[in-house]
Amino acid sequence: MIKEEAVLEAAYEVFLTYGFKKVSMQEIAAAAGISRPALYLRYRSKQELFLAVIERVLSQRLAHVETALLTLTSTRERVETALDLWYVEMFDLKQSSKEARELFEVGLSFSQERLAAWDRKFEELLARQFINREDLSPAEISLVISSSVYGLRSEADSKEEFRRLIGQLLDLCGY
Amino acid sequence: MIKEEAVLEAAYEVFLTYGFKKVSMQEIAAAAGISRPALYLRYRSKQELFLAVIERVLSQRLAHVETALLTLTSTRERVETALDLWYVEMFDLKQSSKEARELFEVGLSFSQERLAAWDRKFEELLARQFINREDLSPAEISLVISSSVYGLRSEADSKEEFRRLIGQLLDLCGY
DNA sequence: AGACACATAGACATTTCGCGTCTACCATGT
DNA sequence: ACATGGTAGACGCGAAATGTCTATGTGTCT
Repeated sequence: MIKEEAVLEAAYEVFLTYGFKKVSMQEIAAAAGISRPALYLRYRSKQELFLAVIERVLSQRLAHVETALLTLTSTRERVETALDLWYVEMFDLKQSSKEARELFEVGLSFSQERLAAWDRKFEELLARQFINREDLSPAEISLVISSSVYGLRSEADSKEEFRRLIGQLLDLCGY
Repeated sequence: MIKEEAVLEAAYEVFLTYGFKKVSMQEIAAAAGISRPALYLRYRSKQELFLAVIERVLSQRLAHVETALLTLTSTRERVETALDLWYVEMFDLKQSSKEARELFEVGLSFSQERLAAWDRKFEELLARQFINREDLSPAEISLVISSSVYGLRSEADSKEEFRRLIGQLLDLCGY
């Protein structure tokens, strides 16, 4: 039996190349080395398959952030790296091509709730990087920082600019 | 009025990115900055537009070969360069991506005659690189060399291999 | 001003294409 | 022998694309 992973990986490649609309289930099935009906045995619709692909990507990315932080010592480094890997690289991908933009758009239209859940998971990870303070809990700090960064994104028009703004925010917060 | 060139250039970009089937006339019109009905004022069908794009590419490439030969002195250099620019680079493009392969395929299915005409034009150019011999005319030499190279293509599985085989053919012919 | 060329937006019929479902059949291994 | 999980292929339906048409707008030329 063909691995679940292989199907999602194949679908990911194809979606990333052509976007969502231009890709047919037949194409994905062929790329995964299975038949189209077999694809429907695993995912009930193109939409569900797409969401599974997205979630796999986000899950991998979150894991990647987690391991990347293991080697870092200072809070500033860890927070900056986490924000960079999660928000800046995401921003960069979205800016990269017309197809990528379509993917984000379609993903949001399908289930912004399921995608927002990954942002919350990231916030939990980020919260674990902060130590307790008397005025604010780590969760509260994480929420404020994340929301601010989310806002900074619309101000920046390049990856570098975005990164610089995040740095300034952390300076401002004393990290 | 929008330039003919601009439309073909825009269409070329889009076709090269996505292939033939995945691209709609609406998309090409948008890329060219005109409306879809206006596109039909210039080309009666998607097929005709596609052929116009192909022919423009081939025409430009043939011109490119011609100017490239101006700086070269020896027959060997000129012949090798001509074959390289025409056949090897074409071969390389065809090998490069799934979309490129589709373009060649679709082009041939639409009008192999019109495309073959460009090969003949190339053969004429190639013939002009040879000097008269007592046994064979330049045109005959050109035809033999071109046909042989066409055959070598199916033997080669890489650009470099193809180029090496062409070199050996020319060695064999005493050029 | 009027004629003309060339564009637009938008609607149209027709065809093609893709989704999602179904049936029948085949291989595998327990 | 039979369940499992695949294949090929056909189906209806809705969406989308092609190619065509009309009505309209706009700049240029005489």
